[in-house]
Amino acid sequence: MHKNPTKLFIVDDHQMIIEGLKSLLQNEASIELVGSATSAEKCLQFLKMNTCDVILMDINLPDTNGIELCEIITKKYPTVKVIALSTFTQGTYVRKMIENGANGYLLKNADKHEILKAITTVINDKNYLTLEAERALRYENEQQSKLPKLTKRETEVLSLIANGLTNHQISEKLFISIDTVDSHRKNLHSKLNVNNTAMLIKFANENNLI
Amino acid sequence: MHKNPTKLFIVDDHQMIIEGLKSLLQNEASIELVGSATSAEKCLQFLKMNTCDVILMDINLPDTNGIELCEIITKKYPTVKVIALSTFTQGTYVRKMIENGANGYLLKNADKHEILKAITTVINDKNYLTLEAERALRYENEQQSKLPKLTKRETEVLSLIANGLTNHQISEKLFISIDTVDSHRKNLHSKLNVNNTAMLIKFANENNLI
DNA sequence: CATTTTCTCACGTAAAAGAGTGATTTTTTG
DNA sequence: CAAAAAATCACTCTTTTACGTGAGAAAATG
Repeated sequence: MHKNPTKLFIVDDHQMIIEGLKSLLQNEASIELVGSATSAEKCLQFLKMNTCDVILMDINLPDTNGIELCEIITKKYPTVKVIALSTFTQGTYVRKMIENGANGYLLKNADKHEILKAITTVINDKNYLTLEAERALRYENEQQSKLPKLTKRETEVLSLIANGLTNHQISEKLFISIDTVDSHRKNLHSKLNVNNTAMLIKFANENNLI
Repeated sequence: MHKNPTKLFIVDDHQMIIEGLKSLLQNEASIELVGSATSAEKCLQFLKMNTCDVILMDINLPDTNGIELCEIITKKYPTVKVIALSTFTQGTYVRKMIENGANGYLLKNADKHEILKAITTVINDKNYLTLEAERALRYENEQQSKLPKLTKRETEVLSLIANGLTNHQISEKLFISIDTVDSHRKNLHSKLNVNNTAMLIKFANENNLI
């Protein structure tokens, strides 16, 4: 009983990470490292001529960012599995990568065992999220669902307020009356439970509403 | 003519980075890797019993952050050289590390050649900053010097404004009259060239004044 | 110690925001 | 298509900001 080794490709702009992964995985019979790249472009170039089963992909790349690259690859090469590789676990990142087709999410402090587990998991058409990523995702959803929902117009007005425009200026920009802007402002206040502009902006900043 | 190899220690919570560095430097006769740690505490533990010439140190550590660790080490073991290792080059980080005794600043995408150069430079009692770090530092200084200087009280008031307090509330908190608060506000407006609360907060946020 | 800066306070006017209430039109959605 | 949600506008009144000007006391600085 002998399986073909998994063809692995690495994209990371940090040479050290590539070296580290190589070193960690070089003695694994189940893994065949078919190449690596330090930019999105070089990665796409590789895929034009070659193939692989799994890509370990850094989120922060010099040219295109990982999220976009992930989208491109999973659309163009649906058989290729992508595992995101990142230093941090911000819920937004995790969510965006998953939304754009990533099948796994690893932290850069992952050990050999976890990397192998992630690879075998995605090869078997399942998703692998490292514990922290899962937590971050859950936490983000919880927070998000606690936040009151702002309408399109409210978000628009909020953003203009945060940029320092007065109700008058906003009304001119959006071609609506000052009273309408004031209404949106009042609704924002009551939805977000604040009672002046400073608190409004503070809340918006803290919750990435703008 | 035979020099003793430089004793190198690595602190980074990312196993991959440690592996990568090991792999990159293992064939260098001039470098002797005497150990590695994935946390500040383990690093300090090592130094109690052992010694080294140079530490490659990640800025983002799980327990203590790199900036503090750097301060501790350079005070306690003045002969040890510290080279900061980071993913990004924000001027503030670079400045803080240097202020706290670091002798070098490398990015994680540094290649073998640059790492060796950094090590030999700090061994010879000089500082090594990677190009991007130097640029970031210079840029930060430029920006900083362009910023108008706020007084203690102004900064204090600004912070309270940004937290949503009204002039009345601020006056009570600081035991000064509303008119005084208003004066500070006016001065802030003219110094920062804004004319309402929202713009004030926006400017303060963008320039890390609060 | 003299000068400058910072911090303090006051008064007045105009502009903007905050708050309440109510109502019509448009858009979304089940 | 009917109900719900979102967007629109109007009017009033109070509070808070914005802005100008002036000025004395305290603290920092050379």
